[in-house]
Amino acid sequence: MPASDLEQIVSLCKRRGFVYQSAEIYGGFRSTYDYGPLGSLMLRNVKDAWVRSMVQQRHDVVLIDAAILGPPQVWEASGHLSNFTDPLVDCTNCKQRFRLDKLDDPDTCPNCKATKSFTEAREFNLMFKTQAGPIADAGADAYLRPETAQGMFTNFMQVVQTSRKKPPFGIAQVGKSFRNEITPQNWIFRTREFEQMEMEFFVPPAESEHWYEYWCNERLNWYVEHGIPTDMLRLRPHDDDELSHYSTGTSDVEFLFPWGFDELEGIAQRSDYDLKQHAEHSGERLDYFDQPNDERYVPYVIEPAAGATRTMAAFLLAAYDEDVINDDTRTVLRFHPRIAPYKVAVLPLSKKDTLTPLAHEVHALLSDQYMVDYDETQAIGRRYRRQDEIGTPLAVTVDFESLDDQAVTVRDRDTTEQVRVPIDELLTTVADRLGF
RNA sequence: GCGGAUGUAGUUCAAUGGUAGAACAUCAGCUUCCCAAGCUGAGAACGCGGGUUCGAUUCCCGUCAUCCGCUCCA
Repeated sequence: MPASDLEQIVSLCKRRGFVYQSAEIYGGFRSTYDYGPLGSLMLRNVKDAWVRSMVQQRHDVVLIDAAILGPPQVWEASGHLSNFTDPLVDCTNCKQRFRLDKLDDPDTCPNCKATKSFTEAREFNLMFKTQAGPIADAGADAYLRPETAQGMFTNFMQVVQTSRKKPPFGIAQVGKSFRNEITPQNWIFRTREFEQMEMEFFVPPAESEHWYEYWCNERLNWYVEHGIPTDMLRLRPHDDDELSHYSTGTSDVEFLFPWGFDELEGIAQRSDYDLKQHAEHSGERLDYFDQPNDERYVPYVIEPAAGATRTMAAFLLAAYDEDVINDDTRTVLRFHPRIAPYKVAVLPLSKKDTLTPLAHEVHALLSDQYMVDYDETQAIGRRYRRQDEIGTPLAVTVDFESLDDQAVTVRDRDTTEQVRVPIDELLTTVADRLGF
């Protein structure tokens, strides 16, 4: 399997309609990307696969969808207004930029050793601030959320009430977050607008360590189950000095990107930090009353927080493969069937009108269950290659014999093998081969 | 934001101070076409703005964007 580099994936994604630079007709807008016909399907599949594992297949996690816009109080309580602000200074001698709070000697440049060469410290807050309503006064300040997690904390009591869940239980959310990154980088890996898949798992404090280990394993396995080779993944515990302000212990699930191992997901121990902060700032009681033990406590939180967009990048990079067949290079995206934008392609052997009605019938049959592509242009071999390149696991070919024997050819992306299947067994065959 | 590099069809590249070629891709047509077949035809580009010049895609400036580093994190 050839190692795919980023440029190959970026151009394939643009060529086939996965990911485009945003506002490209105006020269582009930095750090924003639009997801095209295939990319939007794929991104949705990534998020659906996450919800399926984290919510649907469990009895102890519920899903919410909270507002992106929020008042300053939420972010004062969470610590993001103070902790997401970095004081930055520039050295006027060597032009390097530093975080003032990370310098041992605030008067000496660690790079060129010049003294007193720094500019005044400037505060960079990573949150996007805006105004809600027509009048820009202090009461109208609003922020775009820099993480989805606070929605789970601020809604904690409502969810406990309405879902009747008891710790250990989780609240999950998938949605966009915004951070004014100083340096967005690496295509869709670090962008200012991005999508997260986060889950806050509330547990009795004594069980915190157990659940932390449990979720580290669960989450690492999730990527393996969805087709990422184990040698491209690792779990890396944070050193104490790199922990976020809310965390007492974090491990990252890292993927081997072309530039090295980098984070897909962080599993953080947030302890009772967030609920206590919100209880204090809001004056509301945010705790759990354990009836059998007649005991009131603030749950500890284990948070698996994944990046949906960067996970999509990892799936693309891991799936990329090239085959040589008859001196020709075949580009194949070997996606897990659940992640692939299309599950099946329906390909009439010829564009002749005689095949069209039956091909449409087959398409209708399959598209009731699956996202299906339909392609009748150009030679059949070329169409197989097109489907390989966008990672469609199965192709169904309707030919002239099909009109007589009511059977079609099912062709497999990975092996290129073909089998003849009666149309009335097609749904079963497709389900078997896709594995769901 | 700072330093370095880059910017030509959808993609990957080429050429040129006198307004641009190719390959692949795309579209249409012919071919009962099962692994990028062939033939015919078509559409399609100098990131944007300004300057120098008789003339700029080419030189200069600015800007926007991308990549690498600093930094940051899902």
